[in-house]
Amino acid sequence: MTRGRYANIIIDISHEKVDRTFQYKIPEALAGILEEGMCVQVPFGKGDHLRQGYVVAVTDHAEFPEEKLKQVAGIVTGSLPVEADSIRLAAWMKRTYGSTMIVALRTVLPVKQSMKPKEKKKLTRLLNAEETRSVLAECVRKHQSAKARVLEELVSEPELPYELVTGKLNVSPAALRSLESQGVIRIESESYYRNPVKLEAEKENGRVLNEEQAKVRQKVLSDFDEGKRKTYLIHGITGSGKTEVYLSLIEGMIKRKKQCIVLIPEIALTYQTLLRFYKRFGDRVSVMNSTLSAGEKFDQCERAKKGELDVIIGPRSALFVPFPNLGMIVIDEEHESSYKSETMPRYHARETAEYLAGLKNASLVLGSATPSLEAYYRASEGKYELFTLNHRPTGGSLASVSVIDLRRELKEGNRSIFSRRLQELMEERLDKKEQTMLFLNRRGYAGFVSCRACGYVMKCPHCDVSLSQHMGGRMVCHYCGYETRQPKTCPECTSPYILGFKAGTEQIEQQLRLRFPGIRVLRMDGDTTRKKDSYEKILAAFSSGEADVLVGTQMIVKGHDFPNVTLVGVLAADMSLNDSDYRAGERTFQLLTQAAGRAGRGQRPGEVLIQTYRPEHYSILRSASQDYRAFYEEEILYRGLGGYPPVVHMVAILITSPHEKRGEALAAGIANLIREEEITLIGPAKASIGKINDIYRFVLYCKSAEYKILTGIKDKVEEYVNGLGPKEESIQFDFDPMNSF
DNA sequence: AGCATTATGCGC
DNA sequence: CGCATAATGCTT
Repeated sequence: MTRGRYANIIIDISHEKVDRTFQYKIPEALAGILEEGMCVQVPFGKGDHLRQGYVVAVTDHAEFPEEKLKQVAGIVTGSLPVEADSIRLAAWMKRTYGSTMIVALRTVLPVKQSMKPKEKKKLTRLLNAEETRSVLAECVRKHQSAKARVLEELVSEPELPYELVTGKLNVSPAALRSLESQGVIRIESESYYRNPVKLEAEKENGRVLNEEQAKVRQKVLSDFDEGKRKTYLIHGITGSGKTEVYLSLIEGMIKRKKQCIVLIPEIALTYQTLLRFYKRFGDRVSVMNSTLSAGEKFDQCERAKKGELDVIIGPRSALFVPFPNLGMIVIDEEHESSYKSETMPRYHARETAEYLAGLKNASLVLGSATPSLEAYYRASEGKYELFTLNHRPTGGSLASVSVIDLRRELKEGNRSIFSRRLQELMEERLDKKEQTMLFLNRRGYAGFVSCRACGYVMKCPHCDVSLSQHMGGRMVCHYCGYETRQPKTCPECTSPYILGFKAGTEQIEQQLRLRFPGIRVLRMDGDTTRKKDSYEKILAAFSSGEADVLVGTQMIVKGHDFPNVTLVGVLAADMSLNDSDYRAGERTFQLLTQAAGRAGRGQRPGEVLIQTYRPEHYSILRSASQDYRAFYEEEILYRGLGGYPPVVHMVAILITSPHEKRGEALAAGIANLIREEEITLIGPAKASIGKINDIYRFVLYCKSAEYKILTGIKDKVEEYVNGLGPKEESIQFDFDPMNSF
């Protein structure tokens, strides 16, 4: 067998310039042993210095003049097991989600940026501002100008970086030493890690767990001690204290000298959440966050490797923090779609965590008030162990939910976006000085602009979507950012009746002001939260009672407790049911359940009003009755009948091309190839958004009960496309997609 | 990254 | 013109 005579190797992941593969010959001694993902030593550059690299692929095709190829020097066995695991994980991701090994490695390995363990010298003032000023006066009198310059700065700043003083202020080290011996300043040289969180919180002990909570803790930890590693699903209603359970489990893990990864949806990673972990575990906790710089992220990984951390909290990428002794992974709000990556290895954090837990011999704990169909399905198959938390430890009853039929409302002459009942209830809250949240079930702000005379809709010239109307007569494309002014007349028929069909949060705000003069409204949507921090600012303002009503999209329903909110109105609950993909029902149920969970978190009971055109739909009925189990039974039946995940698996193949015809042709070619297999194929068809940024998009779907068959299809398609040589067309796979193309 | 080759700057 | 350093390029 002469298979695999060459190895494609990536030389470390250090600098972009060498961040590509190089090919080496595999020596006889290593033939058949060398595998993808292995860490090897290779001669590199002039002088053939031995460097470390990772095998990205083993092939039989020389991509370079054979005689110029060097040989692999050897396999690195002594590499840290942490790194070996990361590489194995990358290889698994490549296999299961279809990406290149390089891209997979890059997502898994922490970017090596600024290797230096940041040593920083600084200068601290030991006297107060008054005393400093008097020493300054003395120095001026003695004509000690160098000292005076430093002291002048120190009057306003108690601390100065050393380089600033010696550099910009041009003060000699001798002068500083003199100040130090006078007891005016202290020179500190500390090597420190850039810790992104600066919290000073008093340590707090755990609350006593109720019976339900204690049962979870007891079972997970005793399984662990018996050497059993499983996946647990905690289905707990809002307010049932899931976080408290996580905290006590983490505590148990720390006692066993194990580390934990806690995944949280990015949007829920707030100050409040962090504080809770800090109060419990102090500075052995850290965060991963998309706002951290590459250097900060790297530092977190270094701390983790050295065992300076016990817990890391973060979004899905926190999964890749290299703990040497990982004991448990927690995924909170497990159903959140943000756990599925939207970019190249399109991995799902839940599945990836399952694999990682296997590698590291760790337990996996999932939690949600509205578990994903996938997780609950696996629990009902016995693959996950299910726990149910039905009680609120802090008391407080669930809100009462009622459904309003908007069709009847219209028939009876109410054309407003607020039903009469909702108006009544809001009036009541205004009188009682209680707060209301209005939730518009709609993605973003999508007020399209169209001509009332001929029906022409203003579209983005680069994307296959309509433009959205914004303030000041601007129209914006939400996909590519294209912006233009709204025309005065219709470009098609020159009619002046070209108007915006506003139905977004802005419109609701206007209607509110009209209906309730003097009402204080806060609005939260993609528009108002574009700037960073504004999300938290709006929530804080609402929390401190600066408004009577908070109007918003998806983002307002996630996890925040406002004790003074006693009414939640869902303005058009079925909006998300119209999304023509198989997850629409699930998404609607989750959103409504979460929205309902926002009401009555304080002493007073809450009320929830769901306005809908489809009051008979099971997603709406079941969320109104707050019956997850019933919803699940109905939904899973439908998934089974329709042949959708989690009952079967599915892969979406997206073909993109700057040329419509060529993209179409490639899609057709791939379809023919797939037809050779006995598998359900849907498409090829134009993607639901047929063009983004002048790139055409075509899509194919394959279904199979066996995930393996789908990865087989992926490999076959990849091989076919690679065989066509380099092309402008590109292809992406999305397994069990969360949002359809 | 590390080393080599080439481009650039300003002394005369 | 010559030597200095700076910018750029290549490594399989």
